[in-house]
Amino acid sequence: MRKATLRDVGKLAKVDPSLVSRVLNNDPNASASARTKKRILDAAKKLNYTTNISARNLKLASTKTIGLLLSDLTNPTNDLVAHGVLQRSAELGYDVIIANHSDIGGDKTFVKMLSQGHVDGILAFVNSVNEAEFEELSDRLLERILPMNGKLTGLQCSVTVDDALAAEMCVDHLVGLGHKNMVGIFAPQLHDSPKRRVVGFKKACTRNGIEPKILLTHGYSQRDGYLATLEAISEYSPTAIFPSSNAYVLGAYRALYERNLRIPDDVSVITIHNSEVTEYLSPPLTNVMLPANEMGKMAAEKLINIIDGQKIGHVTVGIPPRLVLRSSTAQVIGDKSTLSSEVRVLKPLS
Amino acid sequence: MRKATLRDVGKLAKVDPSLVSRVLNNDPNASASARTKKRILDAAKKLNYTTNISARNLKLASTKTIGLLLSDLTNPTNDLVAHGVLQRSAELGYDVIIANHSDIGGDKTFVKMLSQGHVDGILAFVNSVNEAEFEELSDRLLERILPMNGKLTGLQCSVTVDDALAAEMCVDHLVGLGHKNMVGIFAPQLHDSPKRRVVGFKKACTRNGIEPKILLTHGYSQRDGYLATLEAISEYSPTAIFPSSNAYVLGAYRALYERNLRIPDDVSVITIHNSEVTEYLSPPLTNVMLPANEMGKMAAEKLINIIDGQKIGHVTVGIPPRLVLRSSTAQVIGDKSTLSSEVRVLKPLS
DNA sequence: CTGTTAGCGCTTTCAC
DNA sequence: GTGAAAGCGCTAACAG
Repeated sequence: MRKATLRDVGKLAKVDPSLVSRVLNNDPNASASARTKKRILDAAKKLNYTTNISARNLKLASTKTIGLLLSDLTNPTNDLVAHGVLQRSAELGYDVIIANHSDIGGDKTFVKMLSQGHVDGILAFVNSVNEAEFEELSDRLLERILPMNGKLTGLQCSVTVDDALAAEMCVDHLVGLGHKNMVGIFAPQLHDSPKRRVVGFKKACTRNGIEPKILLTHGYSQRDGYLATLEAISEYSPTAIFPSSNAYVLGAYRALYERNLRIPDDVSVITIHNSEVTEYLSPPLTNVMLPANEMGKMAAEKLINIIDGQKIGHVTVGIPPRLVLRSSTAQVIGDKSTLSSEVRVLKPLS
Repeated sequence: MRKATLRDVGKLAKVDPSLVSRVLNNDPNASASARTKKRILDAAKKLNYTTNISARNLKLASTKTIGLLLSDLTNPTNDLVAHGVLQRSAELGYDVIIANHSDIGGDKTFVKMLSQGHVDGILAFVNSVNEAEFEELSDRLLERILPMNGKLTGLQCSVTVDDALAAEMCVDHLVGLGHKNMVGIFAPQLHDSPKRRVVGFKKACTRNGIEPKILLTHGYSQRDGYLATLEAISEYSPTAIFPSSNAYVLGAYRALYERNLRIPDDVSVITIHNSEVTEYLSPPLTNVMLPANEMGKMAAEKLINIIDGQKIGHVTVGIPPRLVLRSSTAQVIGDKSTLSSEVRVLKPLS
């Protein structure tokens, strides 16, 4: 059976389709009498009516959906942000379409979607963006892209979190434990966010009178974290390493394990962003939590503001970074052998 | 500046909009002369024309996009499947919209999208489905839902991998290493897939003359794996555990670590599905690989077949499960103390 | 090879 | 409180 239309409902309820539309959309202007209203609602239910979204979108010239462009679906931090976006968007009556940039390759699917009117706007993680793709976009459309976690050249807005401060806090924590020989592992300096982490790292090192040892990876995967950690070990024999993203951490743990280095007895590890992974790693990972979820919420809200015609500048999420102390960092001890046979004292998870 | 329409392009190229449409869509029926064709193409480029997707969808009564319903974005196995779906769909000219079921809660967003004509069909991971949501769907629409990794009551089609055999292979591997005291950790028996894993586990245990020890979790998270492993240890003191999903594994490692049990020296661990996580865990995790990526590809293809009017039955992906040997399983040894101080011999990753 | 026409299903302005 | 009419931008059948 064909999908019911407004006309079908109108026919059954013996009213004009336009009235059905108004009633079903709770149009405040022209309200129907209680009786006809009921007739219409009944008819709609009976015919199992649902609006044809393409027709509505065409008419309204808007889709009430936004696109969320992520670099990697499995990344736990992305997931946190995505949840925030999904939640706030839903509250504001918007649907969200998620795309994984690595999948869509050179296809520019999202840019296409925006220019075709598939979505009203795009929320883009800066590290998942290839700025060249935006070139062909008109100014009107460019305005409808909101970068998350960094600025994008040519765009006047962004929603960011304080990466630099988080990196500083990581260093400070390590220094507080007596570490002087630490190496930071950072993503390629292609975007704003990894750059800011390096800036914070350097700043804190300098402030503490430590030489900043920095390793730049070639990518964003666990494997990159693994390789960098291996290099950090052989190059510097550090007492602490700072893989600056959740993705790198699993690789770092693996490299340390492979080299028979215990965490935190031999090497302390700390990272940025708190997630379920950091909680369930062995040992659980100390980190500086950034308000990822809130960034998602705020970004969704701001983008919808933009769609509604408002101007948004560069905003930073207000909630400050917070140290989440777990078991991957420890005091530097001269005589490590005393620790080797120590029994693990680990508070069970609640 | 307003988005250019076919009329605008037609006006500039001095032809009828309908001809523009035909040319831009490479309509095989009516082709234009080389000269007008060029005029049209030039005009389109000059005006930066892109089709209005809502108008096209309305006209064609189809959207060339499918919905992918996942339980959890961060789950590495889901990610494998998603990649397969994305890839094959793209090849066949379809876009994919991803939704995370836990986010959309009781909202039935996807069911809504299907009935509103937002998507032409849905690929649904069975464990992310609440069958009650489908009730209000007409038969015509129900046909356009293809369950992945299990059957759904009322639906005549599915794309599956051989979970039961994979579970059997896990047991067989363990038995081959001398294990007799193993416990399997399985998801709630609400859907086809976890049920089949239990079936395979039991079957292999029985075949090998072992009593099947089974723990059923209440959920699908790392935390559930953690709690179940803790229980497995205190209840059975097993020499091997089989957390039956990637998600459980991190929790299992954590529980073992917390109890000071070494992998694989004290307890062997094996799971189903191969992913980057299994590779980078410490120690790297032995598993039975299932063709998750292929399942995604096949599912996408089959769903598109369905959309095109074909009938699909219940199909299983042909590629057989395969044991991926890493370092989390070992021979059961009577005197464990000989192993304790052994140096780790671990081949570095290539 | 190209133009005319009609209509997909919806919303909204304007009448009554 | 309700109906009539127009049109969003596109495609496809038909005409010439």
